[in-house]
Amino acid sequence: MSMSDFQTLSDKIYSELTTAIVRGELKPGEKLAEQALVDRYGGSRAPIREAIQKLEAKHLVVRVPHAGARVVSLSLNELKDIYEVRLELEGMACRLAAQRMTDEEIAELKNLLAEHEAQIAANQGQSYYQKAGDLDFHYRIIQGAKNARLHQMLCGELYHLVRMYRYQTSTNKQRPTHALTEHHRIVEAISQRDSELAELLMRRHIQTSITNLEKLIEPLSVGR
Amino acid sequence: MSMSDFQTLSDKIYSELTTAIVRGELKPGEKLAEQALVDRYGGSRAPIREAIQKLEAKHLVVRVPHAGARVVSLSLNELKDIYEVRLELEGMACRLAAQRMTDEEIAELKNLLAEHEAQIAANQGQSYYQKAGDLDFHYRIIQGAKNARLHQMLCGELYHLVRMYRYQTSTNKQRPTHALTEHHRIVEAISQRDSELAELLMRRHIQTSITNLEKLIEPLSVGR
DNA sequence: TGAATTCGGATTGTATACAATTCCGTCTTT
DNA sequence: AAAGACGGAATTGTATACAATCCGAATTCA
Repeated sequence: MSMSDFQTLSDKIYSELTTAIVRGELKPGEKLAEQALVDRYGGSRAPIREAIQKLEAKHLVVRVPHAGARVVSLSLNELKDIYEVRLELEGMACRLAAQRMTDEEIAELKNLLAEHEAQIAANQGQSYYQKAGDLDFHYRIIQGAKNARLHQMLCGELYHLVRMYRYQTSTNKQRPTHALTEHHRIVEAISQRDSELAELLMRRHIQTSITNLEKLIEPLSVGR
Repeated sequence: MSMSDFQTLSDKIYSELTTAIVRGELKPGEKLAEQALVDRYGGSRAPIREAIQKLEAKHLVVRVPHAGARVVSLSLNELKDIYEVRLELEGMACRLAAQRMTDEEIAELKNLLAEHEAQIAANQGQSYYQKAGDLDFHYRIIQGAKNARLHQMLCGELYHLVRMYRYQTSTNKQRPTHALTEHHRIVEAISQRDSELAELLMRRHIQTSITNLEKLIEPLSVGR
């Protein structure tokens, strides 16, 4: 019995739709017509509707009664709001991680950084792996905070949105190595159990990505 | 045309179920059988299922495939996690509110406090109104932060859970007046645009409610 | 006696059918 | 020609029917 047999059909469709949205195959503002999704993904309208509701719960689509669902389209201000919250929550996560991660977890985190270093040295310029790695890095710190609700909010409610807009804005090429040194400093602070410093460094790290994002997005939304 | 005509049936059922859960008419761990809900609230299973999914999105019920939905039952640790996050986010909200609220909004906030004062003076001991008022106070500050996502997280994801467990743990009688003085100090800091102080006072205020909650809950879960 | 099993009812997941609302093109009117 | 009313097709919301899965009590076997 394969693993996917445990999933229900609506879960599978939800999963497929999620990746489609994050990859930009379904673009922001695009309509999700139920019948069209039935034709594309199979099944009937019932599981499709459930999948759409799950997407709504994750804030990936917006549903309006009798009018249907559309892929969420964030304004610059909404994106700023998200990053403002993320700044606070990931700072908190990093502070807690410095207090609560086990020594083993910290050791694994260091290994992860070493791997990233090797990857960047190998294929410099290829930023995709770094992006995934960056998410992985942040993910582990969030886990290290050992607060289930915090984990859920960051990884469940904000994660996909961040991923979505990251995927579509190509990062510049210097950023990975720069981010890596920031990661190193953060891990060092965690390793020394200096929670205040760890929080401060993480906040700066995210603040940097915010200004980076603004540089990329601002010119795009000039015409509006 | 009345306001409720704009709602869909599943929205109405969702609304009714929400209040039932918050009031404790549906107790933590209790099963939500679809057919039973159809008999009780009318309609058919389709809108009932949608309502249940909305409850799941708000973390008020937990659904497991093929097994059904149950009212969420939080362990002490999970409740601590929630308050830990709430501490951070409401502190943030208060800081931002001190920076972003308009003078009019601050004036209204002061009026609100005056009303609460009058209410407490009138029926001292009646803590219910204070509880509602307390939520109202917090709600306005969250709105004053002018961050839609923050508002959504606090009011959409955590609010109901907090309400639910507040409703069921009867507050002690001194608390309202004590809380009110804390509220006053917070508003004063906001009024002076001292965002750091405002954040600190709000964090203390919530910290107090956490320790209060622990006193009430801890003895209940001794047996486990 | 007790633990595993099996079988039937009950419950959830999915498919289909029907009702209500919206959306869009057309027409009318000024 | 532009703005608004009208009507039908398309889409969503709801109801019902069917399939798959789970739960529990009776049963069997060690």
